[in-house]
Amino acid sequence: MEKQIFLLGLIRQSDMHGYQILDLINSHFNIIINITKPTAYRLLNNMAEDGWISLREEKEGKRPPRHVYSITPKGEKEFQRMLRESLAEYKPIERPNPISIAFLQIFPPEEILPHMLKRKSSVESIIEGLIGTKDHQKNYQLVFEHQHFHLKAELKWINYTIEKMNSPDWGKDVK
Amino acid sequence: MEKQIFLLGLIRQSDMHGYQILDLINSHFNIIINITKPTAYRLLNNMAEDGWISLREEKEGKRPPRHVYSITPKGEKEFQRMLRESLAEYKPIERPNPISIAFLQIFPPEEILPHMLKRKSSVESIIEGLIGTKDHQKNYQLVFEHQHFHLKAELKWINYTIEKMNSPDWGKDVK
DNA sequence: GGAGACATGTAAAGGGTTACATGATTTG
DNA sequence: CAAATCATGTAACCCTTTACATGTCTCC
Repeated sequence: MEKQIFLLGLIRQSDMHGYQILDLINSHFNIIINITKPTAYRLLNNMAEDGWISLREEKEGKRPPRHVYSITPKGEKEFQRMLRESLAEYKPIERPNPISIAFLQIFPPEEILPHMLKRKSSVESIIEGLIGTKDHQKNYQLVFEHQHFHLKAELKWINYTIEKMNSPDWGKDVK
Repeated sequence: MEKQIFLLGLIRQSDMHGYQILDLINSHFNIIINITKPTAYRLLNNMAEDGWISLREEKEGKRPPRHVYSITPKGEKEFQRMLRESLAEYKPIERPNPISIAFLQIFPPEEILPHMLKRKSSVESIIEGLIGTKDHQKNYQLVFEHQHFHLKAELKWINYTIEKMNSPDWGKDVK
């Protein structure tokens, strides 16, 4: 449902065709959402079939014609319905952690430390990228901010854990 | 892969049968991972077929016999392989946010505020539950801690956003 | 003339969920 | 004796990803 909401949300702001949507998502929104081609095309086709979006073809030369989508009144209604539903769900928070963390302590600290450091710099560079795009995406500022809060928390956790790795208790009681 | 890692990780610590595993996950680990029955049984069967875990039947009365799994040397190897792979991936952080946040501002603050408050108390009660179980799960302390960091970040974000909703800029520039 | 962007898709395979199915045992 | 728990599973359906497929246009 998340993906449908996001696609509708984009189309709703301005008419778009599939390639354009995919391009936009991959270039600007990959930090917050991830949609691959087959999924996008299927969802768009489904929504077009259901009358949530309407489609017009724009031909240029001999290329495959663009399928330009616009949101319909029905689509707008469904968009708001899904949005409300999603807001009302109060989903705890999906695991932001690869579960592998649970078993970190079975490896010796020497092996984990480089991974943690790399993870750290990876998070840092994501944060940098995020700060760069944040201002240009006013409409989406809230999600980027939200992500930013969580990235900062991730950094904090990494630092905290690295420090813990130096304590003598590390790995105790763990098979 | 996450689910396989977690199942193996549990079996690795002590032999278990399917029902027991599902019960354990639903009662103690639902904050950090989510596995349903068909998925668990399928994964267990697959791993048994592949020789990652071995199976012995324990019969008691006329009930369906328990399928008790133990990890095999091969399973241990695969477990460590997957674990290393997962650690090396440096996955950014999966979206911890329902994408609906992106479109929060299309609704008037009066409608959203109650949702945000409910979300807040939901997060708070998850944190409470988490603090309660944390100490008893020494082996899994790291994941719970990780989750805790992110839950605190979520709370911070909620408070920050609620405050922002009162500013005159709220909803500006948003279609 | 070749690389890369433009523009659409599909096929196969795997993962996941919901709901259905079965029956024994324990507990109130 | 009814309800919950123990214990297994399957069927149908949906969603997602990886890889394949096709051809045009633009820019260097």
